[in-house]
Amino acid sequence: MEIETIKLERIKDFDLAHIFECGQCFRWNPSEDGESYVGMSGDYAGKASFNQEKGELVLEVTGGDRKFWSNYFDLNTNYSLIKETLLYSEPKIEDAIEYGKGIRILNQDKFETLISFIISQNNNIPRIKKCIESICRNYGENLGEVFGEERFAFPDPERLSKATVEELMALKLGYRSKYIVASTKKYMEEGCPANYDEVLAYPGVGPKVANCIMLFGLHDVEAFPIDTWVKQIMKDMYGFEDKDVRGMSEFASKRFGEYAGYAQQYLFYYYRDRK
DNA sequence: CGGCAGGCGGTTA
DNA sequence: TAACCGCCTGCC
Repeated sequence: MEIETIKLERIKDFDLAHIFECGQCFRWNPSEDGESYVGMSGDYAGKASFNQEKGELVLEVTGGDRKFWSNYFDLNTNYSLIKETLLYSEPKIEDAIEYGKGIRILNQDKFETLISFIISQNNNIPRIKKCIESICRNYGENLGEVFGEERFAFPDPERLSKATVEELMALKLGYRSKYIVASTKKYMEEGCPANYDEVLAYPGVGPKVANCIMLFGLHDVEAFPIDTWVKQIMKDMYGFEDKDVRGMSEFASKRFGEYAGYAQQYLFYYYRDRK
C-alpha cells in the first residue's frame, strides 16, 4: 500500500489526544512511540502527527486528498469563535474548555457512525473498539499491512449486509447483533437517515445513541447526547435529577444553543478524565 | 460473587 | 408516559 504525505498548516485549536480520546470515534489509537495517532477514516488508513508550536498537521495516508482530510478534521471551522461564544453564555464551562481546548468534531462516515454507536450502548470503550475492529476484520476490505499491521476498512452497508445475527454473536457483539443486522438492512433499503426522528427509528437506537449519531455522523452540532457522564455533570453543575433527561436537554438547548454539541464534548471530556 | 460500562426495547400500571 | 427489567460481554 502506497503512503502519501499531506501537510496542513496554520492550525489552531487542535490536539490529537483531545480529538481522539473524547469519545467520538473508535478506530484511532496512539502509536507505539506516543508521537502520533494511527487509525482509519472511512476507507483510508492514516498516521497523524501534530506540531503544536508550528500549528502543523502531518498526515501519512493511504488515500484521500487534502480536501478529504481537512474536512475530516473539521479544519474549516473556527473553534476560537465557538469557545468564546460558549464561554460568554456559560462562564462555568471555562475549565472544561481549557482542558479540552484541542477538541474538534470530526466529519465521519455516516453508516460507520450509525453502527458504531449502536454497539456503544451499555458498553465500555475498550470493548466497543474490539467489537468494531472485529466487524472490520470480518466484513471490511483488507488494505494489507499499513503502519506495522494489517488494516481493514469499515464495511459499507453492502458488505455488512452479508453478516448474520449468528455470525455477529460469534464475534461477541452480544445482543446488539440483531440491531446491527436489522439496521444495516434498513439503511440498504431507505438510504441514510437525515434527521433525528429518522435516526431514532433505527433498531437499537434510542435517544442517547440517536444524538451521538446526529452529532458525530450527521455533524448536527446542536445535538446534545446525554449519557451517564453528562447526567452526572448536569447534576453537579445545575442540580438536575438523574431521571430528568428532558429537562437537561431543554436546558442545554437554551444555554448552549447552536453550539450545544461542542459544549457536550468539552464537558464530557473534562469530567470523564477527572474521575 | 454482584455491580457496572458512553442504553434500548418490551412490558406493565 | 413513567417506571421497571432483562440483556451479551468483560472487568473490577
